[in-house]
Amino acid sequence: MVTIKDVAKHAGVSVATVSRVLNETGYVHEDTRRMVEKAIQELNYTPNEVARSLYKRKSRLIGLLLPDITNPYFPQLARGVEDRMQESGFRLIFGNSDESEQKERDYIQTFVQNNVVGIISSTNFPSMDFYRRLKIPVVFLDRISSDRPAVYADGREGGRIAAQQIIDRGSRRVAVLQGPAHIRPAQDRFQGAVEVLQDHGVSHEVISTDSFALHEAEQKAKKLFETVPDVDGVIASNDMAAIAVLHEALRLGKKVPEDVQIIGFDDIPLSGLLFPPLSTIRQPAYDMGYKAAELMIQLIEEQTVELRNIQMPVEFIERGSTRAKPEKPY
Amino acid sequence: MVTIKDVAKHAGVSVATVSRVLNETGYVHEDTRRMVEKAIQELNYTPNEVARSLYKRKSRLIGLLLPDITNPYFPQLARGVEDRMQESGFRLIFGNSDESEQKERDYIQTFVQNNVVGIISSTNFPSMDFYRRLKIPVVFLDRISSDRPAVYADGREGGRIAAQQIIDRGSRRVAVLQGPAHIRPAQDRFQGAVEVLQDHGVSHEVISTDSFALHEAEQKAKKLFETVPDVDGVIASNDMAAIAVLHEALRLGKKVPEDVQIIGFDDIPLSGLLFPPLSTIRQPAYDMGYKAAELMIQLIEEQTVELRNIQMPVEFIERGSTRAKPEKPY
DNA sequence: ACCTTATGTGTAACCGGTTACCTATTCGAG
DNA sequence: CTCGAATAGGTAACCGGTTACACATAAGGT
Repeated sequence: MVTIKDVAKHAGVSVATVSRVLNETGYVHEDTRRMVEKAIQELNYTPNEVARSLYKRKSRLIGLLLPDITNPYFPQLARGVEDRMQESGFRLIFGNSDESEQKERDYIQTFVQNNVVGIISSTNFPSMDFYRRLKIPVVFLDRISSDRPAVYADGREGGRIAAQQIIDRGSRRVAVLQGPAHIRPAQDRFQGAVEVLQDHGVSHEVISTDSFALHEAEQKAKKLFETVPDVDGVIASNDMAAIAVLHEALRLGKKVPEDVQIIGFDDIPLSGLLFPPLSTIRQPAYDMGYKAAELMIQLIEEQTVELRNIQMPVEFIERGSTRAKPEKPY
Repeated sequence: MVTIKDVAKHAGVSVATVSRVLNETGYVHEDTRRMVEKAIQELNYTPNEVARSLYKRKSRLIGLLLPDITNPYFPQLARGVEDRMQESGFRLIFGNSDESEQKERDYIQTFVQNNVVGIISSTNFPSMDFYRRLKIPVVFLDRISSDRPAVYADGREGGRIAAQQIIDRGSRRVAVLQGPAHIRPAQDRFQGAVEVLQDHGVSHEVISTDSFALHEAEQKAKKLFETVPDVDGVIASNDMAAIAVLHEALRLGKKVPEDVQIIGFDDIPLSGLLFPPLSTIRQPAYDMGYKAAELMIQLIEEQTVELRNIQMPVEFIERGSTRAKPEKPY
């Protein structure tokens, strides 16, 4: 391995001078600088980040913790985070928490042991001690917390829109899938939807889930049509659940959207490719990740951050799993 | 930050002794060990991985490079890798290469600068200098190389099976989507399919792609039905492409599988939830990631590795986008 | 000409661990 | 009782960078 000493020797200067050239700090004579740069070139030297990190007590690494990258919503968040971090030369240590407190704890610990400069997390436990104790910046992503800055979508508004749309488009016997109780945005969506349904006096059934896992969604979809066979509108807790419901509806020979309308949440990339394509409440996942990374970078560079809680707008994406909106409301 | 010195002082021993306790090396008296452990507990000390990594010239980090985590096939690979690494206490530095040589180069460089002990990569450039030069273990995932160990699925066999199935189930005017030319497994699939089609004298059209990106797939799907309006069987280069084709077929009012059969490749988690659910050639993505991680760990621990190239089996998953196999072949 | 300030560079301490080396004590074998 | 091996634990060098500090010289002001 080529070290700064090798470069120094090769260029006939001290390590301090090489370091000054590398970091563009202090005074270095133009000629010296050139010699050092030549030596760096010739030896193909790249500084060891570990040594640097040890002295500075700061790396160029960011910890990213997501529940499960296998769930198609999260890769987009991850990608947004990565792209922004990449722009500023930060790298990610990545982990799946599986919503397990122990796994999160372990990951956070190794993040810290590796001198990460910040942690971006979609945790279900934002108030846990291991977050509270952290002395580095933390940004919660797709989660809400009063303790720390966060980036999330307006779940309640999303729920409201979904309910309003499904009512406007004629559903009168609505089922609402309620996402995991411990995930705040999932509850916001649910509440938003129920609010509007109640306001309009539309009857609604609630099917609860305690996980966003796919097999769980398939199971709940079956249960839904058993419990409420005459359901004519479904507000799902996310697109995966919506897809499961759509699939089950078609399997049962129901017509979508004629017999039953379905609205998802998230707008994962494949939603538009289903048949019928899924109407859904879009969360700007990529942008959320990107924004979270941006916020993190500000925090790291200790610029005073104006906005510490960023709520992103949601929008209704009209596709084929909902009916056309009548000119005159029902 | 609590350091080993603090622990040593608190326990009334030297740092060497603390280190011995931590690493279970050398002789430490039972009583002393207990005192040190108590001190560690009380101070809530965790060793700094950076310092450790500097001295040992090895971290507990693995670099993972994938083309694009947003493509639903890759999260499964990633998850497999992560789960296995997690079991052995390794962490991942993760990057998306976007199939860009420059990005790969940059990532590999920072991986090395951070003393990663190994790199797992789904690269399109396995023979590039920056891989050749590496003195740490490299495992190629979902890629083939004669330079380095690799884990991949049997693409040629997959292609053969797909063609055989689509012929057996009655397609006579088949279109084959050819994946990106520079991705070896994509070409293997293609060749396998073409081989069998030719053997059976079945006419086939080829539509080429140079990327696995979704919008590209949508475009090619449109092109396919323009070029070959009477196509009655499509062998897609992956499930994303298959989904795009399926979507376009349905949009054009064709019946699947009655008018046109479609076979995908990969078996991404959502394929089974489409309508009709997608028949596809399954690659065991999660297992491939897991195996690659396993291979990497063996390489790191310098166990002599018997198998350096692991080819995983593929299988036909019969679902709704292909017709029933007739008792008597056509 | 003299003092101050700016420029340029080297020496060595430091970051937080690991480990080679040294010393001291205990123990069992002969 | 003696001696080598096993046990126990401390001191300091080392990993590869960064930077405080010291020192030397050049440039500018009065």
